[in-house]
Amino acid sequence: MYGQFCPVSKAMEVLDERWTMLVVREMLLGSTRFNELRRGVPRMSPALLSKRLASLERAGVVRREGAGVRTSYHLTQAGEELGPIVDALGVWGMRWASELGDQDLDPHLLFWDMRRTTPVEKWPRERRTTVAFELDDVPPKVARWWLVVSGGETDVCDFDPGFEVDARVLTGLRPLTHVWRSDWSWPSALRKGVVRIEAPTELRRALPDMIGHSNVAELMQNA
Amino acid sequence: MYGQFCPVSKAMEVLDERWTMLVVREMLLGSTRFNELRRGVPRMSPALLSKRLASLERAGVVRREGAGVRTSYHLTQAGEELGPIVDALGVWGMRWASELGDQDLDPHLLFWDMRRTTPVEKWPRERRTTVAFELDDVPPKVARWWLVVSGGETDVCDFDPGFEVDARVLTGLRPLTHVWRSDWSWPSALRKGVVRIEAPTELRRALPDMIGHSNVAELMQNA
DNA sequence: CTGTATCCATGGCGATACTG
DNA sequence: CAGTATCGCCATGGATACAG
Repeated sequence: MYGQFCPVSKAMEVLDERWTMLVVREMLLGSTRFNELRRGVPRMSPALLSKRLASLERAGVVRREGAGVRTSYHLTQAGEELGPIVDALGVWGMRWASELGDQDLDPHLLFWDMRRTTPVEKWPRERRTTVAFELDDVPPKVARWWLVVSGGETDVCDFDPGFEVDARVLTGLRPLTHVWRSDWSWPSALRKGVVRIEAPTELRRALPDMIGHSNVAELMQNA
Repeated sequence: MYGQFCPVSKAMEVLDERWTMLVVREMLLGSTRFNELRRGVPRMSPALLSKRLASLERAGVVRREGAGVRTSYHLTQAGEELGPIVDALGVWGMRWASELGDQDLDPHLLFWDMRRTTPVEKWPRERRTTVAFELDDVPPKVARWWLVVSGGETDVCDFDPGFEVDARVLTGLRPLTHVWRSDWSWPSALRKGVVRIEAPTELRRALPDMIGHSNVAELMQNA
């Protein structure tokens, strides 16, 4: 492909195809099923995802388990060892490619990402807690979201689940994305009013910690 | 491009295009001029290299200096910070993508790589030393190479420079590449006879160290 | 030496629909 | 749920020539 013996080029032959690293990222984050992976790369066509999974399997990065209706995908040792590289790419991206166009904002991805890393141990243990988000800078169809934590499980809905709402977060997709990425801190976002929380005082104060940050934001702090 | 706010995807928007990482690798290794870069990515067309350099400049990874006949390219801070990622990709490639097809072997690249990392301090200081390489598994046109170290400078020729030859290395492109990458150790290669050195005893024993290893091989040892 | 210009073929990939 | 099938465009990028 590149015609070079250099191991960097051999690595990039496997990894530089469009979408490939994002699929690996999804698997590092724990996705194993086809449609689970699709949620992490929604703009990728299923045909292409299938093709990439096959490539990665051939390259020894992914192992396919089961077949037909119960197929799952797992990283091999080679795949797991891409973890530090993906992390480093994330840190580099935060530092040097942090300008987000409107095209980069996607509420489905944002809440899907929030769902999987919600620190449930910071939420009330014994009762269900529902937080409603209202985004003022997107079409009405995708403006309302509900985050429900109950029994140590997190759910996200883009429709009203009908539960009593414990807190409302009034903001926009862009501010919420920046806060989630830790481009903006919660305090400054609240101070500027680009994010507003309506809830009883205690919950209002605790909510930023309960929502947390994207895992790349965590990496930045440790670096 | 990917439509994701995730910094990994933003990073890959800059880095996942074909050849891009190899251009960055060349710059990390010190190349600054257009034709110098070309030697490191000989299968890349000049038009495409030009295009990639422009992209990297737009992305803030590369800074162009001068213009016209004396242009040079330098990594910015963002570019330098790709160093650890490229290193990690190299280590990963050594571990998990080390099978080399015949297409991956290239004597020009091999000797160009050897030239730039030759540990000249291990070579005789006061006199010129010439090592002739003869490869038995490639067309005659690219089978003979000369490595000349003189006055702390290394030169590589694909034609007979006419100097007295101090050592001859008889091998093939594939074995030499594997030894250079440290896939095979010098001692085992010599023992198996896939590499032969003809030289006075002292030089014969010292030559492996004088030639050294690819810089990725060094990284592997430190990991 | 440092690129640009041009051309063309290939196939990557996006979109959509459909199937076991 | 887990993919395949099909289609068609357009952009990528390989090759070559040439220009300042």
